[in-house]
Amino acid sequence: MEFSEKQLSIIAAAERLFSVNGFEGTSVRDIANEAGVNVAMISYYFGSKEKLMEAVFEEKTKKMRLKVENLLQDTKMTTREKVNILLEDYVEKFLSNPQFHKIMLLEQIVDKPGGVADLILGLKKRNHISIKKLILEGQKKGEFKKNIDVVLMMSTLVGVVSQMIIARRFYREVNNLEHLSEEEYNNYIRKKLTVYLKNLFKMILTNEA
Amino acid sequence: MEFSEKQLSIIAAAERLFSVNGFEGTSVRDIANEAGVNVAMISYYFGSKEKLMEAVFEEKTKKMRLKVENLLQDTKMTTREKVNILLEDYVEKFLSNPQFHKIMLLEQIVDKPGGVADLILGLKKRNHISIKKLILEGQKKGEFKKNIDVVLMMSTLVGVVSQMIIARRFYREVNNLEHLSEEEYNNYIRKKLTVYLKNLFKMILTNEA
DNA sequence: ACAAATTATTCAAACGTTTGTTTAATTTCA
DNA sequence: TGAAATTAAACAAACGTTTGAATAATTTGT
Repeated sequence: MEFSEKQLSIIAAAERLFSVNGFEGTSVRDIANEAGVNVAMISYYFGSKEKLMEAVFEEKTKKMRLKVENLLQDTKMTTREKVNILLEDYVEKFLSNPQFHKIMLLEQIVDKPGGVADLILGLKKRNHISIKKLILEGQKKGEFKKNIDVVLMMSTLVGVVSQMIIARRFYREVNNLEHLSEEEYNNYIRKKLTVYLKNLFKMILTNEA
Repeated sequence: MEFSEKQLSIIAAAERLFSVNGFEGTSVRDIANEAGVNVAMISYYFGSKEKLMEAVFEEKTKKMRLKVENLLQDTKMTTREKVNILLEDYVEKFLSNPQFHKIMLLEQIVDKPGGVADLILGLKKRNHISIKKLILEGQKKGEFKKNIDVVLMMSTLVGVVSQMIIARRFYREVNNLEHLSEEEYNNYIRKKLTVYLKNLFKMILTNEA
């Protein structure tokens, strides 16, 4: 689906508001107001509020579809290097789109059948297959240990990053980081998370510290 | 706050519906219907839908307040044993109240000031202080390594468990576990998570596999 | 190239529902 | 009998969506 500039501005406004107030907590009038268009335009362009939500998902995910698949093709890197790049990609993707990631979490929690949760499930399944291949590659080359629960491992990755996004306020208050600007804090947490995760995954995958 | 039986049945109904449909996605009429009472009873007993939400939180958290504090007092266990018990407590608490935990997540994501998110933040801060003490105890006894980011560590714990609750459908489909009953699956995942987390935390805290 | 016809966009207003809450009347029970 | 509990009904406000008219942009026929 190709979207016009006006449609994209509606999608952007919706993304912003959905992530702050949730889907049900955001009215189409709020969205229209935020985007600076008439309320009717939402029905006109997208058909319904629900369909708009799906358009938001569509627009935000279409760029990052083939990242993992491409990683698999590379023959020059060791599998551990690939995993590290994967970790950096995940952290970057999540932290640079915290609002969108919040929507994804909300949709998964509510998990309304036929809604966005189904689309997310499909995305996850496709990613899972690729990552499983990646881990298998590492095991065959003797880089990784046996008996790795890929879902549990990926849940750890996604879970930690999600928590750091959700508990942003908590982390800042506990570590006395309130003096940092949003931008400075983002960089701080990005670095911190990447280092932590690389080390954690090294242990998970190889049993070595 | 002490609640009568009728009040508790309203709270239970609200907990169920909030976790399935979210706060905004649940109407007071839905709640009244689920609890088998008149709509007006909600205003009558709790004042407002918002206050009812706080009552849900109050009721569900009041029992598990002092768990961590008690662990700290014990002198017979090693700190690693204490950590393992803490892990079991968390897994048990979260997995046996998945609905409630979902509400907590929803509220933290939306993070409306003055709402339940503030109560959760307070709970987290109190827990954090205790757990920090626990880790420090382990470090002083030489059981744990230095330089442990407690928030990052706890985010890992909470994050993994949350993901396993949120992505329940995903995990079952990927691992072909659809033939298990809800109860069987719960036990399966409980065991799996506990083993995984104990091992993970051993590595995080001691650098050993 | 230009007027005519067609299509796409935008808008204010109104649609019928549903929302959370309140009211006033009635029932319950000690 | 009197306070507490419960009810149906009503409330204004907000909800997502539709309407029909007005304007802008594009396509068509000559």
